[in-house]
Amino acid sequence: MDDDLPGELAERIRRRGGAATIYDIAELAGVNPSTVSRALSKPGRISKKTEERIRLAADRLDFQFNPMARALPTGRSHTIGLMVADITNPVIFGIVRGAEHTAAAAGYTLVIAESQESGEAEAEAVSRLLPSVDGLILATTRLADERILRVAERKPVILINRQVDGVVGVLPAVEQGVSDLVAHLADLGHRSIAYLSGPETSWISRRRWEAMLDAAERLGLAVVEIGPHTPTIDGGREALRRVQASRATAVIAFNDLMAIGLIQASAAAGIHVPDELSIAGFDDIFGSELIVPALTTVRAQLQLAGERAVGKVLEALGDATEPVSDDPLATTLVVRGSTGRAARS
Amino acid sequence: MDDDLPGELAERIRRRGGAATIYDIAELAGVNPSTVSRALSKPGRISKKTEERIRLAADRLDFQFNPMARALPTGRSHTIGLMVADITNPVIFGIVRGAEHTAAAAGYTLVIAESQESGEAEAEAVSRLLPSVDGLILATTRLADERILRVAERKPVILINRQVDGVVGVLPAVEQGVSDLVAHLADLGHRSIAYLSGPETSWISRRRWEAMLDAAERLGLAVVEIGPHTPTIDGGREALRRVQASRATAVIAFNDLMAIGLIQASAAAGIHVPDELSIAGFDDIFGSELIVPALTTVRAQLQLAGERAVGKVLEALGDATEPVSDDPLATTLVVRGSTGRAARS
DNA sequence: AACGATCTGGCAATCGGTTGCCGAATGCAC
DNA sequence: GTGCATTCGGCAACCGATTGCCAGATCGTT
Repeated sequence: MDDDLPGELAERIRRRGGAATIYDIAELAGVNPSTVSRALSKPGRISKKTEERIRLAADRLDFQFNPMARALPTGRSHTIGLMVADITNPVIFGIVRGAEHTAAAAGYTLVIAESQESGEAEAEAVSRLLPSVDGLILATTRLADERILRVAERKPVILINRQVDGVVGVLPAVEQGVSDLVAHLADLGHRSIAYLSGPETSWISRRRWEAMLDAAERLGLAVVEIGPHTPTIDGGREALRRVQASRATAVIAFNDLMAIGLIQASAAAGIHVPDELSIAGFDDIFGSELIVPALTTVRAQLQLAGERAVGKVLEALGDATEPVSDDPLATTLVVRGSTGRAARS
Repeated sequence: MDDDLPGELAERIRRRGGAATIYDIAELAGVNPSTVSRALSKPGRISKKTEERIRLAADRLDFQFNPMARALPTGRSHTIGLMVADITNPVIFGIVRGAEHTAAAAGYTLVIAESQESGEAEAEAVSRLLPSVDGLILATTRLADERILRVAERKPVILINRQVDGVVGVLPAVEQGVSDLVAHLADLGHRSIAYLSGPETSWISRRRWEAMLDAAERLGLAVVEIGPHTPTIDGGREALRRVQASRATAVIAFNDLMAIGLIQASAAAGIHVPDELSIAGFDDIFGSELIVPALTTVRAQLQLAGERAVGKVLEALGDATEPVSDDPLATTLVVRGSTGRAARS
């Protein structure tokens, strides 16, 4: 900050903790505060000359808008909320990063909250968050449709990996990835496949299962659903007994964490993957290529999903620079070591 | 929300988007808005009876404070900022989770921003964030001391994994973990150890190196520092050549990500870990026990660090419930498969 | 030169809370 | 019943921006 300012002004700003206001600028530039406001946030509304003078004064004072003061009359906090089920789930990474960057680029702040996989905690977090955000992104939410709709009445809501009529969703092309994966397993000679489903309330888990049913029917395979499970490594570990009981030669887990858990449990039980059991997952998280055998998985474009979700919020707020695509996000089958030829059974 | 309200009131609230204000409550309860404000945020200031009546009215209207309106006169946004270098680094998980929960428990909202390991981006993010938060946590910041001090003049700043005189820091007991690790390697017969340092601006990297020097001196070992590197898997991969050139039989990497990269590069180069080269890291991130061989590492209490950091901010804001400990956070050596007996060289 | 259109900048109300100050009501002791 | 301290609740200013409205200045046109 410039140091030789009119003494009284400098003093006043210092007392206020170093933050200058448009009133300070107005005084320094010899104009009315409203003119400062216009010069700084309505480019062109004010004459070039005055605007320049105000800009200069603002710079001299290191001016930054007070976001709260700004939010009060406009009702816009320039903040977007992102609810996730579990921050420590690597799936979230990409979403968060994508969302954070597009938000920052548009001058918005991203607030992240965690529901810990609990519908109640999520509902509470949502209502805590709602008053202070302009829009809300629910990633893999556990909320009931009806609740989501109620929230969507008050503020723009965007869903990731969940479809609810009347609410905008950012969705992956589930069928494509699943049918690639099932075809891959069929090629390897598997005739009986188990699906380890995720939480009951997970829309995307059910969706994957339905896509699997379709694919299996087309290819004449037997499939069974085992579950529900918590979508964690432990959830996958605990599924081993029921997987064995099913006699399936290949398992598709709801996500990579569960697949990793199942691989670990299999190793512990002396079951060789993939010779005795093929295992695949979804998401291609960090860690999937580290584990041995490396995990065959269906990769989703998480970062892009985060970017789009924010883009959709901005669109709903009328603050978007360019239209955001509605196409489902392509998914890719990543074949690694955890799937192999079916054991003769 | 209660449905049979005085028509005019209901209408007004609906027009405003369903959010009730203290003025609505005041009208419904037949008191002055200031009384509502006191009843709801200064328990005891108002008579039991009136307070109860106001509470009831507030419930009927589903009242929630408008955080922006509240923040304006008080200057408190009830928001805490958390700057991290890289969201996709699993180290961050624990910190974020710990921070988010204690923040939420205290009625604060956590805002996360990413600097992408760049000092400039970080400086910009900090100044963007600063006006809207009550306090700031800088986790593994890349900012210069002097800049940190300038920020700390305006708002409470807490550092994680960094020490700057005059600024509160949450620090691990570096020496303990490092000396355990070095002793472990010495026990295995290693006489020459390399340290893969992290970014130049990383205080904690230098700190680990210094602790290593101490430990090595005590035990009469040879140590060399190789670096700096970007603290990522790729950073670790790229270090292999220089590691080999150093003829060290064991490597301590600045963090697990780099250690994992080095293990991968070694495998690709046909170097057997741990028989030909022992590798260890820091942090015990997700993935460290998945890789083969599983990584020997020094575990830090990240979640606790996040909790403490928020606790310290609350303390500085005079909003703490109980004092937060200042002890360094204990670190634990986790021995896994990536370290073994030194190869005869 | 007169006139209407467009620009520019000021005035003042407003967003939804908080809080210092004050007077009225209440409580208590005597 | 009086005196005094305390409790309770209202009034109004204030936080820092935004914005509708308006008047004066400036411009181009005929």
